[in-house]
Amino acid sequence: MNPSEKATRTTNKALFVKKMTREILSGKWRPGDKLPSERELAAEMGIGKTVVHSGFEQLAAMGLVTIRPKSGIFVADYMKSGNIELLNAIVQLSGNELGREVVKAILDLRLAIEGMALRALCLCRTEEDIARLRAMTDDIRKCSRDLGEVELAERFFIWHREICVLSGKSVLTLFMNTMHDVSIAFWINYLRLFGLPFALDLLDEFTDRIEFRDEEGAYNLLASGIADYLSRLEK
Amino acid sequence: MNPSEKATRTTNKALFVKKMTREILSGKWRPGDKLPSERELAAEMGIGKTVVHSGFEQLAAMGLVTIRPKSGIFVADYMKSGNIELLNAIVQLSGNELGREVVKAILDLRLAIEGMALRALCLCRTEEDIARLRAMTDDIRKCSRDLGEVELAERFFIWHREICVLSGKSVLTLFMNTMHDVSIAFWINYLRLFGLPFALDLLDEFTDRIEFRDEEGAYNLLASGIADYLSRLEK
DNA sequence: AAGATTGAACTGGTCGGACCAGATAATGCA
DNA sequence: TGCATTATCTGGTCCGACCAGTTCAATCTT
Repeated sequence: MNPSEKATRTTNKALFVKKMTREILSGKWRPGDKLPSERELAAEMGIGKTVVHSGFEQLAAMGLVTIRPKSGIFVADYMKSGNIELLNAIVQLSGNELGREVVKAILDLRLAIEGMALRALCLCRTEEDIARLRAMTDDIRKCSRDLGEVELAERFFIWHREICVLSGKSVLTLFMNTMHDVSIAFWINYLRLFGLPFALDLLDEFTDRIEFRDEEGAYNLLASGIADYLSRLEK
Repeated sequence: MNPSEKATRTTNKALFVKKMTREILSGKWRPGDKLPSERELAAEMGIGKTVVHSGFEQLAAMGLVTIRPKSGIFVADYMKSGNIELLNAIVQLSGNELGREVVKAILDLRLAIEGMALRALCLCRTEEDIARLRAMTDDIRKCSRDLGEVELAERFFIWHREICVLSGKSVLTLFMNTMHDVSIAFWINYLRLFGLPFALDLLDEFTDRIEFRDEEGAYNLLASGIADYLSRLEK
């Protein structure tokens, strides 16, 4: 077996969560509906009640269901109670494809978050910070041939997350991580649309403006990059 | 027993998660460290291995630890891998008290998110939307005497979340929910500082500006409200 | 002696059965 | 008919066992 292949066999819990997520989002169960008991579902799928219980905890964490102890598990009004974990689940289910409205809202948020970090980093950046960013860019450039689409997207995510890390605004880093899955979907599409060389040059451009402490320039680069992506999507 | 007391006995899992979170954040275990096995910890605390396993899943979900199946559980570099769930945990551990820098970052994000929803709602609001907001405000006003500090904070959170819901930008609602715990901590402090009457009047003011489709006015009201809170914190 | 192989020990993941206690619905008594 | 009791169902917890990768040291081969 190719060593790059992950040996992580998908667990029963992951399968259950995916199945329930799909069924709820597809409308098989509607908000307010009472779901079958953990025992029933476990028997039905031929898995342990422990796994089902654990799976429902995860579904409740993302706001898809509401657990009423000793009473039952109900489909939540997830458009009201859901959180970003739910969005990540939706992205994965829909195969990294999203509606334009959703993409726009997500990118607006990213602009708000990363823009804040970018401005802060321009003010506090050290020589080591610049060297680190350049090293990361070069690293992507070098091994770009060996990386798959998803792994490449992951590298770009990490690069931009590093902006938050280096800025010292740890809360922003937490937010970037929260949007991890969504971001990966974005970068995959971005790289398809604009190509790797263009994206890499953009990283250099970012680094330059940070090095020159060009606060407005760096922010505008991010804003225009996002705007370009959105206008490209419309075509 | 007083009926207002919740009968939800804290579970062993919650205790374990809290204990481990505290130990990791306090530095007893450092990023990269391998933690004792699930069996060891279960025996040590006198609880089931299932509970420990479930607890670690929760800790992994918030990015505090990394689970390497069949190998071990390691403390993650949580300042890099942690997400908002971690921030919620930190808020709860520190008893709804946070550093000013963290508060500022969170409020900047809230301004970005809710501001976006506010502008959108000003454009698309219906008569029913306005009536709903006023009804919610009146409801808080009416039963404010019967509500505890936390329940009151929850009402204010829901009111502001309704801005996102009515705006039709469902992604923004998901983000608001993601910040639920943090927001509750904010509202508790806000109500202590400014008092309930002032906060309620502000809700009316918001509704007015939305009704008159005063986009800039509504946004500025939010921005200045946040700025006032921050300057009040400095004293 | 150095490298490759094997195997035992340990790891997280799963399972099913068991019990608890609260919630709920069905039942029986008045 | 109305209320109190009971039986049943629910999620929450726990145990002990087993599975299947991982790890690393003892072993064997060259």
